[in-house]
Amino acid sequence: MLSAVAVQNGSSRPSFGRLARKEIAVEADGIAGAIERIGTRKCFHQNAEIYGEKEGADYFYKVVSGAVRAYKLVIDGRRLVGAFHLPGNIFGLEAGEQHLFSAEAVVDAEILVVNRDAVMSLAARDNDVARDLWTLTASELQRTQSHMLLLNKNAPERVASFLLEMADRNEADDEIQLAMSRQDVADYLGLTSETISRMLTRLEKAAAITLPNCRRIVLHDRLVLKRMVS
Amino acid sequence: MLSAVAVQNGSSRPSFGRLARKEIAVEADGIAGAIERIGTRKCFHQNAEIYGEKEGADYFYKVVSGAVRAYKLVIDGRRLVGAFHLPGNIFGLEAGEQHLFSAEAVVDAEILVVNRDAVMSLAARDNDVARDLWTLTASELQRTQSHMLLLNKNAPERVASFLLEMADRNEADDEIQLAMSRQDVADYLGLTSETISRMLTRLEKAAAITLPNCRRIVLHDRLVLKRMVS
DNA sequence: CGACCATTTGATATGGATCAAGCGATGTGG
DNA sequence: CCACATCGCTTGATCCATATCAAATGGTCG
Repeated sequence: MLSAVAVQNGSSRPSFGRLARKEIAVEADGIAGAIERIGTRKCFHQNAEIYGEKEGADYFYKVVSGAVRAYKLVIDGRRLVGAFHLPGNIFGLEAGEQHLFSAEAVVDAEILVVNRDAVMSLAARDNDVARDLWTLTASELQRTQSHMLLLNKNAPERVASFLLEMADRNEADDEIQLAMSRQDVADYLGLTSETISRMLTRLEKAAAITLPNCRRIVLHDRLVLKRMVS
Repeated sequence: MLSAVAVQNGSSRPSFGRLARKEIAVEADGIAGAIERIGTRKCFHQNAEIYGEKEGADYFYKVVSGAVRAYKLVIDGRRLVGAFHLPGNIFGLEAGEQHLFSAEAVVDAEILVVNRDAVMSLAARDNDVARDLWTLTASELQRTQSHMLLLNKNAPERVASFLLEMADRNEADDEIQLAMSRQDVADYLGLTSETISRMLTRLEKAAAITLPNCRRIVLHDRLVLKRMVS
């Protein structure tokens, strides 16, 4: 069951755990296999648009390298980043007929792109693909629900959650290399970049983390962080 | 395509529109049909638990009458209501192997309950069911994403959004009969019940709505509300 | 009618936004 | 290689939206 999620998790057991997604791409059947076989590799420069909201949702995507942000702008200039997609992640399933969010490369990125109709007709013939389609979407739904919970927390909790999420998704457990700017993080957490800065320095003073430089964060006391996320 | 969503929408065209879900249950194939055929009807009293978080997700559900809240408690007593499910709505798809949210009856409710495995094995044989499974989940994902956007807005915007959502989901267009308390609404919008009250009276003073009683709201000026949601 | 609980309204407190200035890294031209 | 410009990040001061605390009102059920 759930082979595509297994692919994303790099394990044979499915896991719908909160933010537990170690993104290790391996060869497999189901959607992941289909994308590898029939998808085409495309490069996007930093800040290049992958798709815009209101655009037809005609493709599925898989991050090969780099990072992607899914975001939505509101008229008055605010921006909400709904998700960051990292290597191994499949995205674009969230859409109905139109995208609700736009997607941009956070840094230069390689993306596998696959035609939606091709996958859909594959799903009509292949149960594994159909199940993966559902599984991946359900998984994305759980991620979104978790993020919704996060937006109900206070600033220290949000930042701590973010660090733990990023640490989980990174290979090196306690060393985080951020692809994104403070502003990206702020828009992901529904805070301002100033508040992100303040919370990080507060955590550094509490000896929970160190900041070798602003894109690199080392976790020292996960317990403190875990207590904060309550 | 998308027959289950069509069922929920009560129209033959699929709609992934933001919060546009008129819940009219009609006889149909796909998941909705399956639930009607093989599901069992159960009654839940006000505030009765339908399922708890951490519980195994062994069933899908469809609201026949009444209303359901999907919520999550945090240790310190805070509660986030992630969704309200109204008559015609199918829920419980959001889960992986475990529920992330709990579900309770907001008022006395009749619910159709169907075994998950039964639906899954049906989906393995019937493409329509498999597609519905995906479509409904994708639809729930979009609803959750919209709600995530809402949690990034300010109080007046959130309340206005809520009123427009409820008006859309109600039959009588401009007359809303709320099943839930102020506290339920507050926890849905990430605000306090006092703030909900204040925003409603503010809207009443602005002649955008009237409040015949506290569970009944009449919309007079949707334009004002729509401007507020920005 | 009276008790109870939900809702509204009022007064005050506070967390995070905003505005503003300083700092540090990165890159460019002299 | 260094001076300087630029841009993102950090830090500080103040403000404001919403939470919190508290009291008044209203609606429901015995």
